[in-house]
Amino acid sequence: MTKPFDAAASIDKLLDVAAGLFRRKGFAATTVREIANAAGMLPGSLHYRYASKEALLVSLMERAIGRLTESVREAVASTRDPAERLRLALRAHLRVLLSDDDAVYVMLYDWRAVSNDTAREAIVRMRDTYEAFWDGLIYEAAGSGQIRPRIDLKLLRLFGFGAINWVAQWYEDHAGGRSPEQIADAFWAFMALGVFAEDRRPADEDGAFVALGGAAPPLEPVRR
Amino acid sequence: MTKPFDAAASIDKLLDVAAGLFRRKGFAATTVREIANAAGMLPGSLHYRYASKEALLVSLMERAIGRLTESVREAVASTRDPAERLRLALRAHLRVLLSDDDAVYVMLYDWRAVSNDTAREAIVRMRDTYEAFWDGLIYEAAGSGQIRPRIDLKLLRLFGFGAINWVAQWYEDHAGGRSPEQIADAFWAFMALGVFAEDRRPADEDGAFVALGGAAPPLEPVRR
DNA sequence: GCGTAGCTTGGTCGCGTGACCAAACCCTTT
DNA sequence: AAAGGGTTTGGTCACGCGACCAAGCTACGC
Repeated sequence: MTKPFDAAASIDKLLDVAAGLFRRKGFAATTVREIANAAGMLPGSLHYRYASKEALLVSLMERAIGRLTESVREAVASTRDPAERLRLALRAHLRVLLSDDDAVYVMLYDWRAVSNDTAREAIVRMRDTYEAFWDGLIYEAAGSGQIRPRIDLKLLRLFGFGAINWVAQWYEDHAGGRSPEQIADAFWAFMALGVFAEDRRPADEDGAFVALGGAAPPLEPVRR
Repeated sequence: MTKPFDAAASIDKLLDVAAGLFRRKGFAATTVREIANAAGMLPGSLHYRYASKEALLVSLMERAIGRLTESVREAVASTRDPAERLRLALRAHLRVLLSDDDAVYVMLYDWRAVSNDTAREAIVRMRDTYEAFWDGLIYEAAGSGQIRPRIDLKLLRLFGFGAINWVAQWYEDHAGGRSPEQIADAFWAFMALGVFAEDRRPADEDGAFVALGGAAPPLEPVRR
């Protein structure tokens, strides 16, 4: 029996290089030979660890969600202020997304590649749990009165995820030296205060909000 | 010589079904046989129109950018108010993204698949032009004083694109009967006014904006 | 220092792929 | 009615893919 440390490290290396290749070329366009080669092993050795290329992908995605969840939970634990918890969660999510580990990127964008139904459902369930955690954070902020009434909280999460997850598309080219934290904070400020100039806002802001197209839906309770 | 109308229609059909397949399965995982079959022709006939699968993809993406550009330009022409132009542009972009035509989706998300450098650069150039047009719209709104001073306009565009382009990921499952226009307007309202409750905002909002992480960069001039 | 579980080696196998083409087949123009 | 270009047909071809495995090789526990 080889040292367990080595085995774990070797699996980690494998997932790391696979994530990098999947991100750069896409899952379908990456061959197992490439992955094995980049990880410094022969294809047969890869096969020994993962029965199929797709099994490796699933493993990769599970790791991605695990790291996201862990990182966000940890970030959020340091305060009880709902708005601050949201801001810290945003930072943590973006930090993991933009880290050296490409697994989160792959999970977000190479999504359709998982053809096995069981595996797919397992990942969807993990994603749902993660998103429900976010809904909980948002719902708490709304419940404590920090969010404008009649805001559609589900839309808020979806827009937030979109803006933040999209950062991975442009960060390398357009970050301009900004850290993930700075970008998260900037988005936070945009979303929290809005970008309209003060003297151009409609006077009655709630009415104006609806007039501008703001959603006024029934507040669905959020499971946590 | 066959009627030109038929030829054009046949190309359109081809691009349509290819876009659908690329969106559902990804470019690399879709075979030319599948595309040809779905378009009601034999692989050889497809080859007659496009020398390679990638040439078809490039054609698809060019059409996507063309439709986006056309739609947004048209939408914006109806008013001179910069803020309103932005809102209408947002609507138009989202409308095309969520339309039956999957080409825009493919362009946004199956991006890495174009390996040919020349073709890739051509598409990048078209994308840049489109984004520069958006920067122009945003810059005008800022210039007319409708946007809070010291907002990083480039970040604003990037966040906006992220939130809106991400809608394609969830629209089918979570739209809840909302039209693309309603969703665009909701995002517009979020971004314009912010989601913080009035009585929870910091008093001096510009100072608070920076304190909350809002960017305060030099305003780069935007080419149009 | 032996046994054996854990892992690697160096290959094979059959399949589906993208690309390609010569011949047949229209349909329009003359 | 003949010509001829645009288009389709039905097939071929070489290649690289994912999967797989029997045999060999450690190195650790005993």
